[in-house]
Amino acid sequence: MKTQLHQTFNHALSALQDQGIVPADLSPNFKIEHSRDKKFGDFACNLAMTIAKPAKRNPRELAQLIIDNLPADNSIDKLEIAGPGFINIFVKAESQSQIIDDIFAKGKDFGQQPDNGKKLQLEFVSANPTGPLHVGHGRGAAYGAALASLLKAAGWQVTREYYVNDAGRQMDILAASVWLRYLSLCGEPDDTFPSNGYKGDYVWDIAATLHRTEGDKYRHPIADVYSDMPADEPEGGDKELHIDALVNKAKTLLGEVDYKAVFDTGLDTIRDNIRDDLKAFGVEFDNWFSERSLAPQIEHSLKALAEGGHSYEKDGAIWFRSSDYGDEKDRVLVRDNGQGTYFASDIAYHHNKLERGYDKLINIWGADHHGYVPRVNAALQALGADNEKLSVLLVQFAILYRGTEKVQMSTRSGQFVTLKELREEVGSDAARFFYVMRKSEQHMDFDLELAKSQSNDNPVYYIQYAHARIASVMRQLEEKGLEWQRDAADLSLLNSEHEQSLLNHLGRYNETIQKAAAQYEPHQIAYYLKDLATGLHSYYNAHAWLVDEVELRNARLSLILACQQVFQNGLSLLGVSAPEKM
RNA sequence: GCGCCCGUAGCUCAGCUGGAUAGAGUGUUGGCCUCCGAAGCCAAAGGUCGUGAGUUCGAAUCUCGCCGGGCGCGCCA
Repeated sequence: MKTQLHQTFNHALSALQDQGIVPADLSPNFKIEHSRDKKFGDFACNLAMTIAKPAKRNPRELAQLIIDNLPADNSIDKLEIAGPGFINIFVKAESQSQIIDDIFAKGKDFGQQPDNGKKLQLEFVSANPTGPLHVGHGRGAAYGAALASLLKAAGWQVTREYYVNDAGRQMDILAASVWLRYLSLCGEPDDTFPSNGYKGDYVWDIAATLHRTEGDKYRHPIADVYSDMPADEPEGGDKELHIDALVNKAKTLLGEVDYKAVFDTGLDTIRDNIRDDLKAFGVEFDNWFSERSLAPQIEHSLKALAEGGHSYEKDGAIWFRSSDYGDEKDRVLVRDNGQGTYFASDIAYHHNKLERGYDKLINIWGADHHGYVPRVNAALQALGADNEKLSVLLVQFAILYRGTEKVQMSTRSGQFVTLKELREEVGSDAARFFYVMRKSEQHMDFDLELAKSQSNDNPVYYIQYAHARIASVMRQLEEKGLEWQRDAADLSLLNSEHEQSLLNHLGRYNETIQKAAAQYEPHQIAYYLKDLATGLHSYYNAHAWLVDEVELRNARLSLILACQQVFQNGLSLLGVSAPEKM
């Protein structure tokens, strides 16, 4: 409808150019917009205002000339000039109601845009497997999953990927933490635990599993573990040195094979837990990519950088010239002790993504990583990608409150609200919707008391209720021994304000998908659905649907069934269910 | 100090590639169930869009300064 009107107005523009009223070389970027208020018609065109200056005429005068030169368009009912020079377009009721059959024809695929032939990879969550997901990860999960669905609907071929940080120091610290708990379960004295170790209960759980299945196989006297150990922080030492020494001691005492067994027990348990947790949250991935599997790729990527002249040696370390590509300074790839940095792994990972042939890469990261974005972009450019290839979308933290009290969160201290807890207390639907209602880069206050105790106030129920209400009316219809027939409907009877406004809203669904996808903003879908629900509820209260007149009843039912389909399609993008009853 | 994000109604937030009288939810106040689900509807009240300049026909929206809040500035991950 919008594009059709745009063409019509373009014709008028060329006519004015032929008459020499408007400069011929002008190609103004004018818009046809949905009017914000019904009294401004269905659409508004700002063409007259955009050409006012080059044509040296006043916009209202030009608007009249445009209208005079508009070719016949039988979907247009009436045109008005308003305000500074808007042309308000009133569309005929019949052409508005076409959308209903459009929705019926496409069903679940209504809203699906044509395949754009491009492959996109979306990496999100990617939390370290050192503990269960907490509510902070939930936002990235909900946002990422919704964005993936949205981009798919916009015509992309989407791959969802989770990058598993299963290498590196934090994992070693987890392994050491598990082992120490395990030693306690074996009966070793446990009056001490490293201040920088992982203290959550889940570590005990993993240790218990290990002890149950393997008995005392990995037991060593605790005195041996703590001999020759640099002091921990509470004793006036350095907690980092202390924990690293403990990790090394674990490796020495256990030996390579046993250490790996303990390590893998921790990793596998937590990774599986994360996967199940996300699945229960309605978030699934196409690919789980292991950092450890990157080893050969790292060499390959470092070589590629070296051959391109993008790295150099200094102070015994190997550096990447990220400053050539807009980063503040160069970054270390390989430490003077010969170990690669996390950054080197990340370069290899992104290099690997490039080599997999995606047209577009999107990463969703916590906002605390924003300082890291320039160097990753620099690496991709050094490896030959253009700087539009990767978009890093930053998700701000949800600041947790219990009432007015801020909740401090730390994985290591084990003090956090898990995603699982949230899911079980407020429900997946409410949690998914709550997260995705906010723009991702907006700081968000997440009051647990509110989310838990007043979950009925969550707008998700408002939308679900609209959907269920339609289902309920259809049940009523059946109980009356009647059935809905599209052929018996006279859609031209849908001429009340409520009906016109609903039809108009349905007509915006496709462009809402396109706009939300282009801006990576699934919250636009949430707002769209909320508005549609408002329209539906108002309509319900203003008009009875199950009326006696056959043509009118079937027309109204056609309209609400079309709405129901859009509720289903939209909610499914957000990962929220559309219940028949509540 | 430098960089990024944010500041809109009592509270939580939309609106931001410039457009008409700045919106919603919640909270407050008052109405609506002999009628398809009241988890709903209708109405009222509530705003110097942090602040000061600039750009122009027009600024919540763009530019700069300032104020306030969050985050980041490692051979950590």
